[in-house]
Amino acid sequence: MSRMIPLDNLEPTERSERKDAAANRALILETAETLFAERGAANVKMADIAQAAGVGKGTLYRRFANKAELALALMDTQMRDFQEAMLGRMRQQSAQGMLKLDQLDQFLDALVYFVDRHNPLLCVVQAEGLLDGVGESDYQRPHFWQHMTVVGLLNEAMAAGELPDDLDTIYIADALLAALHASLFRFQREGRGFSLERISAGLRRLVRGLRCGE
Amino acid sequence: MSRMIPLDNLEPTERSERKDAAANRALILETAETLFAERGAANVKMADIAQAAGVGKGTLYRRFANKAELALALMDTQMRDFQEAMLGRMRQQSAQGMLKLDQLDQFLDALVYFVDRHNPLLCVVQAEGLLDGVGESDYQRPHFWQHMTVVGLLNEAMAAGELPDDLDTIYIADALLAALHASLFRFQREGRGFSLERISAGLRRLVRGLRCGE
DNA sequence: TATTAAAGTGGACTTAAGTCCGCTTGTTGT
DNA sequence: ACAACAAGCGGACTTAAGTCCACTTTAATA
Repeated sequence: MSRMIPLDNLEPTERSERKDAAANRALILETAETLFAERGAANVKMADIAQAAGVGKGTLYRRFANKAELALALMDTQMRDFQEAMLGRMRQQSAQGMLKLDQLDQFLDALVYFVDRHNPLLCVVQAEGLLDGVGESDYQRPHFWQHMTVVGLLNEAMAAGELPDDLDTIYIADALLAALHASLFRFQREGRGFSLERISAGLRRLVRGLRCGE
Repeated sequence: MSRMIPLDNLEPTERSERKDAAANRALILETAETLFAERGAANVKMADIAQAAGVGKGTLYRRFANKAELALALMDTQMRDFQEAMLGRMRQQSAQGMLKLDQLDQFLDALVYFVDRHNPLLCVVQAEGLLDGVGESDYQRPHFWQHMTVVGLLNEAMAAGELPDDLDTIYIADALLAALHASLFRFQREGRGFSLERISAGLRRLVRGLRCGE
């Protein structure tokens, strides 16, 4: 019997990962997680991970093009969880009639705590792609849905009359999220001694300034 | 005759650079500038620079610990010029009684154009120190006087009653400058297609929101 | 089950950053 | 002028990222 190909999808229909490969991926992730936890992500070499996992470097790099991608994969579950939790909460808040700007406040506050908890891995993730071509820099993937979310809330707030209607929401979302980049965040926490509350309040103060009737 | 040592400064009194060393420093800078201009800073290897300058790698690294430091040295003059021009202008504006917030507006606008003009080198400069210890990351040197300036203007605006007196000016300066980091800036320009005017306006809109009587 | 092509694998190899150290040269004090 | 020593120098060496490719394994099909 010939292999089934959906009639409405004659595209490559890429086969899913072979199961030995999937096993190795999982093994690599576990190993990396352990090593990162033991020595700190910055002190772990790709070769260490390969050796500890008992695989060759070729295998490691076939799955993860670099440490940033590996770190991102390690955070994947937690990012999804956070994302889902936020979307769920926002849906509920909207149903209860909470103002969009208040939702944005809470979103940003939650994000501050998220960035704090995952700061070491986020630093690794964001260390990539600062010199390369533009399209694939770190401003694409990890921040993408956050950006979407902030823009969405700002636009809704604008539509609801909570904000003046001439705001450049895309730019503002960029600026707000830039203030939460892992390396700056770390500097603020460790170098400047800022508390999470201070960062959250400072960021939300910027949003508050955008409101109508100022 | 014994070497003069100021009586009020018995510290090491480090000798100034030897003149052959100074000549090499200049040679390296010229060479690097040429190569950067020819191929783009990202495509120039440290070894290339050493070879083109006709010096060993040891010599190169003795002067500049890495490409970021070298790039920073290349920008040094222009940064000083910009800084002096800004300080001069601000002094004049203050003498004329211009509001501090308007001065801040103009400063940020000028900074947008500065970051645009020097974006390639700034990307190299900022590519360093994102994983290392906190104290010496790029949030220290290149941004330091900019941060000082913004904090100063904000504080003066606050003292003059142009801003409410409960603002976290240090945090706000961090956030505003974060929005001008070279890699984000480049993404906004090339990836998002933002104009300089749009970036400047967006940034200044955030400042405007902080004003009194909103 | 046998065939076979694509996917997966390991580790040698390449590239580039950055360090080290024995030799050279400029500077200072006599 | 010259001795002595610190600063400067070059390039071999080390470290780590990332690529390549000949060989092996899986799984779809006949």
